[in-house]
Parts: sequence; structure tokens; C-alpha cells
Amino acid sequence: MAKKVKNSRPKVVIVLAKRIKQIIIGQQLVQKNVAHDAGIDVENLRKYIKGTQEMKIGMLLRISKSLGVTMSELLRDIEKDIE
Amino acid sequence: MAKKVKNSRPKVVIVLAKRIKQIIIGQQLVQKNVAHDAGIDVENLRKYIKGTQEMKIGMLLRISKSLGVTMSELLRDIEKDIE
DNA sequence: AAATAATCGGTTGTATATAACCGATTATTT
DNA sequence: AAATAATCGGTTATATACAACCGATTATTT
Repeated sequence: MAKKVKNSRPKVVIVLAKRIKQIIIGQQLVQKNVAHDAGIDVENLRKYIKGTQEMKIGMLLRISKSLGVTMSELLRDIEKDIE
Repeated sequence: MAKKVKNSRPKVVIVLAKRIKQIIIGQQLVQKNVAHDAGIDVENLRKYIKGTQEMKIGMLLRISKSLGVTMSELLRDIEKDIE
């Protein structure tokens, strides 16, 4: 049995991913453009959107900017969504 | 000539470090305790405080919690300090 | 229906985070 | 002044981020 339960991202990563996705959908952004604006490959952005890849602070800044929101806005009250 | 100019952390890392330090000083927190609460070695916390080490989102959450602030508060308007 | 774009889960290789630890130095407490 | 704690810049080893890319599948556009 392939026991590849490797989906153990911190919950904050998962919730952040959902928020990024909501912004993209809500503002009808195009992922390819968001990725380009953030200076990353769209396939890699997708991993952040799906929550399968955690990011560092520098990347959070790049992505939040390309989404047109501040990091603070992106993370507002996220602690409530995590517990 | 030892040309080790390796201090090229993203500016956001540097500014975040200053903010963490300000909170610790302002609230007269003890680094050793902050580190313990965050579940990290105090020497490693120091690197975040000095801005010599970038962190991932999960670590940001741990440290912000041990500082007694939310990530959103910690990052408020940080874009203005970076530019 | 065919063409095109988006999505998905994956890969490799390099850079970097993280945990744990260290000795020397500086700062604070006794 | 001596003892103790904090700071600093460093280390090693392992885990993981990131860039770049991929083929197959799904979704959308033509």
C-alpha cells in the first residue's frame, strides 16, 4: 500500500491558499497574469493556490502585491480560521 | 579579499526583523521565553530578530503568536517601510 | 468537434529554512 | 570583580522552497 500521506502542510498554508484563490476568483484575476506579476512560473503559483507548497515571507510579499492586496489584508484574522 | 557580501536578504525580512525586535523591547519580553513559546531555539530566533534569516509562513505564525500579536498586526503597512 | 488554454500532480537541481549546537564576546546581575 | 546571562556569527545535517519544466487531463474557446 502506497502510504504517501505527505499532505502535512501547516494549516496556515492551507487557509492562506484558500484566501489567495478567493481573491483571484473574486476579482476575476487571471492566474497567468498574477504569476507573471509576481515573477513566478504559473505552475508554481498554482501550488500556493492549492496549498501544496508553503512560501517564505519574500514570496508572500510578491504574491500579495500581484493580487493587489497588502500582506496584512491577506492575513487578516487568519488565526481564527486556523484553530 | 574576502568578498562575502551575503547580506542580501529581502528588505521585507529586514523590516520584519526590526518590528519583531521592537515588540520584544516594547513589551519587555524575554527572547528566551519568546523562543520557547514559539518552539524554537533562541539562537535561531535571534537570526529572525537580526534579519539574517528569512522565515516561512508557518514560522511567522509561531513567532507572532509567541509575541502576542497576529500576523496581520505584525505586517501592517509594512509595504510602506519597504519601498 | 477541434483547437486552445487551464489545471493537475509530478520531476530535477540549486538555494535556503530549520533544528541543534558552538565558542567568543558583550552585557547584566550578583 | 566575579558570576551569570545574553548576544553574536558561526557550524552541520536534514528538510523544504523555488525555478523551471513536463505530460496527461480537464475546461474553455473557437
